[in-house]
Amino acid sequence: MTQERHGPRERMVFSAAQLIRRGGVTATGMREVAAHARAPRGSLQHYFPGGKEQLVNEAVAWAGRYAGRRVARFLAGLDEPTPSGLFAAMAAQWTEEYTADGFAAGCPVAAATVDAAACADSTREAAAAAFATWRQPVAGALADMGVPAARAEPLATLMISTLEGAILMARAERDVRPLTTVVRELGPLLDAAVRPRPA
Amino acid sequence: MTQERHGPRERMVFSAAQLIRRGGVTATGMREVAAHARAPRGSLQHYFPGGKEQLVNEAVAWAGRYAGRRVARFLAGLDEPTPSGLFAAMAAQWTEEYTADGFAAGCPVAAATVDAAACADSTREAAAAAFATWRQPVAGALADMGVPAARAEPLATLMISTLEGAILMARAERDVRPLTTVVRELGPLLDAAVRPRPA
DNA sequence: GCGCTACTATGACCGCTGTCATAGTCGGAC
DNA sequence: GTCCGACTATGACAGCGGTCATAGTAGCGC
Repeated sequence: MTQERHGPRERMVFSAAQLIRRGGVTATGMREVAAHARAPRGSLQHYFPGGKEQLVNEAVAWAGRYAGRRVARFLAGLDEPTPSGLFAAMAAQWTEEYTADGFAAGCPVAAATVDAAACADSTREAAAAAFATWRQPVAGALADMGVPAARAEPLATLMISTLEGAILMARAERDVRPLTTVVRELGPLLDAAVRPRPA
Repeated sequence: MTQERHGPRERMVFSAAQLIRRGGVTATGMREVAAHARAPRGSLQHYFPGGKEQLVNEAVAWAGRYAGRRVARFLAGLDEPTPSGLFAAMAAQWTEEYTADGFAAGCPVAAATVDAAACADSTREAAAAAFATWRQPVAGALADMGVPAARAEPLATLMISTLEGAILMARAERDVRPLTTVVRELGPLLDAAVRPRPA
């Protein structure tokens, strides 16, 4: 996970996202981030003169880009792309992580949003942007699968909302069942939105 | 909201939930809770000898009971109860709060879950219990509406997951659209689960 | 060598946190 | 009155938070 090829700056952003994922924004300290990234503490103020706010915002933005990029990879892994298949793949990433590594971490964007009051407003904007960065490729993929343009965005919102909530419940209950449940229950609705394509 | 009729102990639990809702667990201080509840600081260690952990756990449990109790009230407010109507009512509570008071606060249970690493394991258990306390009446209501028993629980999980995620996105984007969107998109699926009742 | 820039290394500061210890104030019981 | 429990009031403590200031080092052009 921690690719040492990356420079210290990128490692710190990555580590920040990693730690925010676990305990939220307020609970993650700057010194902790530096230690986790095996980066010198002095580099913090050098690379992030904007302080914690800047670091957190970049971590959230990174998470949004990461989630967006994953969508393309999920699509590539599907034999024949369907909305339910995409949703299942998105959820599967979490079930796999949870069964393998435990339920320690959640979505960094969600964590940043929850800590909203404790953060600057710019962090909230970063979270909103991250959600948009994530939703856009999902909506695009749905459209490519034959979902009417008018419903692609709303369904993408539905998918991400449901996934985020299921992640939350799964963490609380230490059980992947919420994730598998929503995949099973929501799948038919998603596939039903596909208009018959020209065979 | 803050009913002065309640004793200082209850007020502190209530205030704790209120503040956790806004900024998360770590960002909420004990002194802050006492001040918000207009309760003497010395009462903290008197009523909550278990410290912050106890206070937070009780706040989370209170939130779970509150959400569960609301379900019955939502049902009472519906002319003819349908799954989509219940879901819409649950979401409406949030859209109303957000349009009236702004997007400052979220779900306290979600906040406690996100801060999991920063909290004791007992808090995670409290969050899991709160979700169960919430889900149970929802599933019961669905069953009463004619949803097959086998699907009542899964659909309740789906409803709560989706709602929690939509709350999250709405806060990040400072827009109730995610909430209205998921209500519109998920409604048909929920109502379709109702088996034809004897007319 | 000098000079410059990029980066690293510490140490100190102040504020806030949760918690503990101690003392004080009620209100009844008797 | 005395005694006692419930509750309140402060003050102090140790720890950690982010941030600033200052000094140091490495590399490179020249």
